[in-house]
Amino acid sequence: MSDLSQYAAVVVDVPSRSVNRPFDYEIPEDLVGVLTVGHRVYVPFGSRRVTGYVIRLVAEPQVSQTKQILGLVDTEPLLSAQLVELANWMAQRYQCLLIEAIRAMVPAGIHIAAIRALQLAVPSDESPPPQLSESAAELFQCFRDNLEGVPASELGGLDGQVDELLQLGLVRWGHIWLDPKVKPKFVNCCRLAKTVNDPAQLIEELKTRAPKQAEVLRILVDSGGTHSPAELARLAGTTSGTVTALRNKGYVVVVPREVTRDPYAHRNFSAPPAVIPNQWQKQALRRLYDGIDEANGQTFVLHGVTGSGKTEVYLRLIERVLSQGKTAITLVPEIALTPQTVRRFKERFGTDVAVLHSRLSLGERYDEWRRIRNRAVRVVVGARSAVFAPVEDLGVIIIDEEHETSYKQEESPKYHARDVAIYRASLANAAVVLGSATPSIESYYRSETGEYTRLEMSHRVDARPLPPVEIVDMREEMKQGNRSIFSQSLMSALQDCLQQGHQGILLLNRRGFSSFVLCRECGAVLRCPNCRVSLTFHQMEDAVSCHYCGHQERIPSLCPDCGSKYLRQFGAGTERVTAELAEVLPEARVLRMDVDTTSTKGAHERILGQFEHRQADFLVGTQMIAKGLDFPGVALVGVVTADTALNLPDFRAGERTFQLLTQVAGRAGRGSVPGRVIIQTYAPEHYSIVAAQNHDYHLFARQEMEFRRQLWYPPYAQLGRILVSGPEEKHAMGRAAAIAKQCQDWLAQTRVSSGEVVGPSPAPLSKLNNRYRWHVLVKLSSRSEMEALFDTIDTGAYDKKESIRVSMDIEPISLL
DNA sequence: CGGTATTTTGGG
DNA sequence: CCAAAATACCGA
Repeated sequence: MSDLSQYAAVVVDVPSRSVNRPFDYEIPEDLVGVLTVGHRVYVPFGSRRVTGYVIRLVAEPQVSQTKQILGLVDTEPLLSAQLVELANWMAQRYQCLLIEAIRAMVPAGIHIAAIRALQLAVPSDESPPPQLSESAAELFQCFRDNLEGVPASELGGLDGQVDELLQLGLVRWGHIWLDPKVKPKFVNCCRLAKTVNDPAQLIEELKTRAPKQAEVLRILVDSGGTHSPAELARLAGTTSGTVTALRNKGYVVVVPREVTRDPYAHRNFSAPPAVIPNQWQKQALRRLYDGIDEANGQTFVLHGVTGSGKTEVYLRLIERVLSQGKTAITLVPEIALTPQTVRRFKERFGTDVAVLHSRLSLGERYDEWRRIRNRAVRVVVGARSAVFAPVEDLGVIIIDEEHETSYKQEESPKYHARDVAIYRASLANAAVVLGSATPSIESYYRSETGEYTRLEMSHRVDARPLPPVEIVDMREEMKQGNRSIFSQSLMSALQDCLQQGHQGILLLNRRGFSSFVLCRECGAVLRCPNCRVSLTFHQMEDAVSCHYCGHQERIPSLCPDCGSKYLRQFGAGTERVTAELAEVLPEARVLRMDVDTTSTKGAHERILGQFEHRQADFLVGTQMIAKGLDFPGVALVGVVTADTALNLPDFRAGERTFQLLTQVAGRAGRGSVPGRVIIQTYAPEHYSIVAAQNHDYHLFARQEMEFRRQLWYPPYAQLGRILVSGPEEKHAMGRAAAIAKQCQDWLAQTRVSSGEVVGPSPAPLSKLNNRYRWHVLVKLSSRSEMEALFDTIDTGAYDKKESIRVSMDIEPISLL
């Protein structure tokens, strides 16, 4: 079965274009048949030694002279063959270095420091030789179970046992390469030796000559062996010397046990009430079950209106997958990785779930990753990068809120988790489910062409109606002399809501108090010195700050340009909405949730908890309150202004607006109280707003697709973006112009069916962090053409003096 | 990336 | 003319 190739193709862990190819190394004799694809190895490279990843075993090397692999970094491969293949695909598709793709797959922080550790020196299925003492045999067992090896620093007090194993050649000293923060945590645990047949009798015997030892034994037997020697001694009111004496007599053995840092350890998840799926859910499930059973790598678009019970469908689908002995990955947007979501999975699958999100510490994340890889869990829930979770026998990948932009990584590798999921699933013949109330136009388009299978759930559970949506034309409010941020309609709705004891949600996609500060004398606006954006006033800090670079300053009393004292604030953010709400409804209890109020650990959970337990009447927030929250008491949803997203200079502005409005509207009327939605806007006739008012996704999708087709935007065109930035505007512009020219030339030379180069032009965010930004957009009719074109563009910063950075993005999600 | 070999540059 | 500085090249 095992591959006896003598050579391995290795990608070195050096992020540079010039070494972005495999190098062949000879496999040392003792590792032939052991070393496999995905192993991390330590190799000589030039004059240095570096780590690398085995991506292939080869019989014949490409070059005549090969060096030898120095050793394994980990005893088990970090990546499966399928993940290595996925990395190859990503490198091609996203034009990134193979090592960048690999780094995206392994847990963060894993490749930092070397730690002296013991490694298994014999095959892991070998049974311990009989001459081993019981405690050494048990330690040996530990090494077989914890294949990373145990860090040397964790082996205090086990010297004798370790020596025994070393002498018999069962283990050897090696190095593991772990950041101290991610290294596994071990605790030495005492337990009764197996040679003790009758502990009660032994305790009796010891009582006369060694009462302390008897006491230690009694506690040990009662507690079942989860204490360290020191703890045990403390519980028995003695010192660790007593425990040592018992070990020497052979009554007690001490073995290291790994402690998993479980971020949800303190939480108690009770069994959920049984939910019976309604006919719509059943209908969707039937099709999905077929997809799972056929195991042919199908992709489904599950279009279910808000409140239609998509999560219940996911859970049942996962149950089906588990019953077939397979595993499941569920991706949720980071913003929606709330305790609410996690709780539903934990309730259903208990300890069979691993949760991966960005708020985990490096150690916690690493532990979860290892639990997955060691097959201790079969269900993974996580944000974007969980698509790389090291599960085997994948049955399904579910992507909740499929349209969310957070599935796209903005740094290299600029992958889209949805596309990665679809390819990974195709390798494993697993199904993919793209769930959303507002599928992305790209996915909808593919469900129209038949590439994906679309399933509709157009009814809410328990036949609750979708809430009526009222559009308020703010131009009319203005004409009638209402200068407040609340229209008359919203105002009275807020009063009613409070009076009837219901809860309300107010959305405004902008944080801070006012959005800009303007001098009424000369018209100057306070701007960030590092970025070309206006500064936002924050009342809480009594300062203006930049939302892009974090720059903060006190608000000047006089205009910095003309010295006049007529500085005035314009526009409203969540802070101001909260303040005005408190002013007009002084008895209302108002919570605010945005980046500013959720920066501290657990704040997110706390605010949602307070709202859930009816400790507040209104929740004011940015888009983070629009997604996935399920509060039955919410009767009113108000959108203070729908135009913020609509007016962004991006071809997806209409789509974003429709999605946001539909999602937030879906927060109303989820319980027994009927809901109501009020949207304030200056563009009431825009199709995104009209479609949102009618809860008509299909109407929106038709119009949006027509718009995309006419202007030749995705999904009809392949879009590519090259962003050039630098501290000198003329250099950034010059380089962008050169790249645009190069693209034009390529189009002229290559016989592509159609193509278009737009730019160079300043990016909408034309200066960020003291760097000027110019970009070039390219439209082509196929993906492979885009890859070919991008392959010819050198992103290298050979203009070191000018420190120009060039970054390419295939299928960019944001053009700002 | 980090080293070494090769070419460019500019001061006297 | 020479040496420092910038650049090109290589890694199995």
